[in-house]
Amino acid sequence: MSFSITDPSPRLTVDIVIFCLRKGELQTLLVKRGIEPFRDCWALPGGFVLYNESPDAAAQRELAEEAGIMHVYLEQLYTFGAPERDPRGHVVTVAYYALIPSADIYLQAGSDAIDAAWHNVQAPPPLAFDHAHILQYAVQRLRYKLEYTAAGFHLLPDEFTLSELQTAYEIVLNEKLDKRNFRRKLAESGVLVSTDRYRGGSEGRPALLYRYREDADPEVKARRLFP
Amino acid sequence: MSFSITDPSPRLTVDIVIFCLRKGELQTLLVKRGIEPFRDCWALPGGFVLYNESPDAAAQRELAEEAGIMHVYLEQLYTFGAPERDPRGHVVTVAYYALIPSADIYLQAGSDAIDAAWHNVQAPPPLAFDHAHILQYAVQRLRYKLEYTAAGFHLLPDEFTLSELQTAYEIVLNEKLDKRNFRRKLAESGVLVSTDRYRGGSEGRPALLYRYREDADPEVKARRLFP
DNA sequence: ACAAAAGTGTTGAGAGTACACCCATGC
DNA sequence: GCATGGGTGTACTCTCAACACTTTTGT
Repeated sequence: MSFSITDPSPRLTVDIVIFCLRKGELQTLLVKRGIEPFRDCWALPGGFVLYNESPDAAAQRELAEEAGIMHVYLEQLYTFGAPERDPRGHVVTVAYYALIPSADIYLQAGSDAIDAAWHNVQAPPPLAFDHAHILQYAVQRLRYKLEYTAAGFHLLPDEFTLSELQTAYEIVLNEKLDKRNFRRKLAESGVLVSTDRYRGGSEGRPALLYRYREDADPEVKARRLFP
Repeated sequence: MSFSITDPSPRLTVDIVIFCLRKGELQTLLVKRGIEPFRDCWALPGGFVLYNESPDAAAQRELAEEAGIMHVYLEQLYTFGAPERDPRGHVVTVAYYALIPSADIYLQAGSDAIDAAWHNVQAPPPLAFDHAHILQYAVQRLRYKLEYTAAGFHLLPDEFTLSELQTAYEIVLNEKLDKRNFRRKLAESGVLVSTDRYRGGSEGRPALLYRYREDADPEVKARRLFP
């Protein structure tokens, strides 16, 4: 898959930073490239945008193809297009980030990836192209997103406890939060609804399970919702 | 300038929402298209991204070519790429917005524009493609930007009075601000520095001129800096 | 002296922050 | 009964928002 240096227009790809909470860390799915350039180097999952396919659709397709992931939170991040970012020629990429609940993980080695694995976003391996920069940018955006809105649910299963949600925020923001203040803010925002079920099984008192209110305003425009 | 429907990859353009304060309104520069489709329809200035040209560079080039504007505040907005947005075929566009001081205006009819004019962003004429949507999105982003950061200077000349700056914010945010609160916030943010010059000429007491501190942190990340 | 715009502090309300104990369950 | 995590309320601080008068200039 190469193309001429005399192409009249840059080619277009999507790259996706897939965030997931695993082992108490914020991790991202990386694929090991099976082709040049950067063979055997880790990279963000992604691929070319097909003709008559929107970048959003391309991102969703790559999510499904490379990781078997469907129906997750997906948001456009930024478009990176420096001519020298791909040694094969000028390739502009629309970067996305996705939030997936810890349960939805099905690793699949796709066509041009020989391996796929989760990596801590704090200490990723060397990455192909400008993907290290994209990853760093995505982490920053995710933090902003959680500071200003109530979108952390998407990193958890449908039903979750408030402690699990708080832990999710603490991992992403990399800072300890106050339990009572966290719960008050959350209650005031009105984006959660409690179920009548409890999570037992572990030690201690069982915790009430909550779920996201589908009819809630997704953009809770409070000032810094969770510091 | 047409291309085959069998092109393997979407084509790439940039479109720019150029904001300027004129006649007490927030206005944007629109060009009247001289070619099909949407001949004689107003559109955002923009054009194709050349091979080995970054979208940022393409946006700067279009700013220079279509409006003679250089060295202004320019920020990427979002990438729009629905296959049906251009009847000629699949064209993905990276949208930008620019803030220009009222002085820097040199209208130039470019190659495929037969006319160019400023229009109030609140009541634009019918626009080609999805440009009405892009414009609306840009206005929203500009408002967020001014609410959370101190970037309103870029709509004013190098030296300006605090009243002029407040008026700029009031026009963009479409809401009246309190003079003392506005000035206090501004002083606390530390992004301005006073000159020793005054603006006289008009009626009333002359106003001290300020300028933007080049060494200031451009992203004043306060909570809602200017409500 | 008066019209017109510039400039300047204080107070009350609300949000943010810090903080400690009782509760329900499993072993 | 004890260890473990779940769940709850209050006091203080600080930021935000509302508000009116004096100053400087031109006519």
